[in-house]
Amino acid sequence: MIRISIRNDLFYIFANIKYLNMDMNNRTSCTVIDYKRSCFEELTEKQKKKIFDNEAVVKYKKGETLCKQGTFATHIMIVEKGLVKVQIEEMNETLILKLIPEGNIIGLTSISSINPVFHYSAIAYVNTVVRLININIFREIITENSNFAFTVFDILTANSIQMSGRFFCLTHKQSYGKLADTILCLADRIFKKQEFELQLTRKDLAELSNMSTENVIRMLKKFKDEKLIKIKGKKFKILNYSKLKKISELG
Amino acid sequence: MIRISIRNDLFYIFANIKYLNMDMNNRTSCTVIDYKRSCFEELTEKQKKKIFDNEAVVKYKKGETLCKQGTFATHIMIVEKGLVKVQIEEMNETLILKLIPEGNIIGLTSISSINPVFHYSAIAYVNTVVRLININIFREIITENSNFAFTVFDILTANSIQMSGRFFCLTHKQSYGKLADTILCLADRIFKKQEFELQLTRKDLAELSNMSTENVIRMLKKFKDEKLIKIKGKKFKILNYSKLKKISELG
DNA sequence: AAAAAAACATGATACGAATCAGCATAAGAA
DNA sequence: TTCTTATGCTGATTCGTATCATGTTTTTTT
Repeated sequence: MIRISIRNDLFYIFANIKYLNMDMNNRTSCTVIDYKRSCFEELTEKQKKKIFDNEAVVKYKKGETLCKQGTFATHIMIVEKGLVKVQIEEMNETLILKLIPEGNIIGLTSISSINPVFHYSAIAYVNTVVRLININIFREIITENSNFAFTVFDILTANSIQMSGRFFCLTHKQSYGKLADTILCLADRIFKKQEFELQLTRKDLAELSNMSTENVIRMLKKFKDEKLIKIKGKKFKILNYSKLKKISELG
Repeated sequence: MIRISIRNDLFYIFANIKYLNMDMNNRTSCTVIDYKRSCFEELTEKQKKKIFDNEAVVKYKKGETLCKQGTFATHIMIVEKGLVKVQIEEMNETLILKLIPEGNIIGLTSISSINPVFHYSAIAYVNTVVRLININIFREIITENSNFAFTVFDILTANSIQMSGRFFCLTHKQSYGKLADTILCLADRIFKKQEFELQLTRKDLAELSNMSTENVIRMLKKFKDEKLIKIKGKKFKILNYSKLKKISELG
């Protein structure tokens, strides 16, 4: 791991920064899956109807659990509205695997027939609306429609890429890099704006970046002092995107 | 994270150890995928022949690269003999995602038609024999045979579970726990023996456990002094499995 | 509106683990 | 064989960051 001391000078540029830039462009901001197409485009009208006739729409309040790790997975969940975190729970601790914004699917890793349990828990950050699709119907349609099966492969692949990217970030980057990464991810992939109202607490940010709450607070202050971001209450604004990106890339 | 000081007393038992034991049994030793069935059992004779007629068998020497992250994936690789590491390469650093022992598949995340590139590099730890299967034929058979498609789903799911387990270990455990984990994984899932000849250097072990080489050496010595393991040259022997497991579980 | 709880903030301290430096030993090449 | 390079090993030092203590502000509950 490259040790960087950005504590005193956030913008000390290393000799190899050009190389880093070249190499990193594709795997920063890695907490949200980068998959645009809907897998339902591939379905026939009949198949769409089959899903539509069997689905249920459920509302969850902030903080509620959508699914609990280890329970039987009877449904696939599609997040229609809201924001959800997916985490694994071990040893009385949690690790957030990814954030699920609107339009994304939860529970695809449970379509396996061998072991149809949820391998993670999902919890709503904000009030959230979810469509539930019966897992057996989902399986039937995969059997019927191989194009659909391939789009499901695509989603699983995208998930895997996203996860390995996040894995790399949290194991190989220091705290400044991890936090910068989290902020950029929120801006780029969740809110898709440089300015957004963040419903997450510092504790949530800490959990996301795998660091202590106190450290998040200290570093946010540093970012603020360096005029990289502006924070007012819950409102975040990114003032210097490129330098934030550079911090993320340097680690 | 629970802070544990096993430096002075490796077996200081915490009050909550029973709870931990309950919770952790399923996700230790998480560097190798836990999937027993072969996906090829589902194939018809004709499909088996189709694969057989188009496959190539290739030998790689220790240290050689089987596939390079970013290159186009034209084949799926099945490790017939040997041991391979799969890693992602970013920022001039690497992160080992998993080890591939005999009988396992490399490149399944590239069957997606959108982006048929390898998302990781694979490097042989020892001399290795690989069967190459044309990716288009693999896709054809998935289209033809939905049972086969589901077994591929199963493998992808198992991969995802393995990766999230490893992710948890490397982010939430301290060095003793990580190293104990690595050793247990090698014994349980690669060699399937308490005694084995390890072809990996201390540097390799460090890379696997995401820690410095010096630290690995220090901790191996500690494990040796505490009579948890015995090391003679390349020969490793686990003397006290349960305590090693306890260290892994405590973090 | 008052009380309680949660979130935010900051300084001091402790500790794990990386880094550095130096040397011994083993393995491979000339 | 000798030279060279990779690997193994150990102690001292530095650095990042978690933890603790304590107080303030904001939010939620009564």
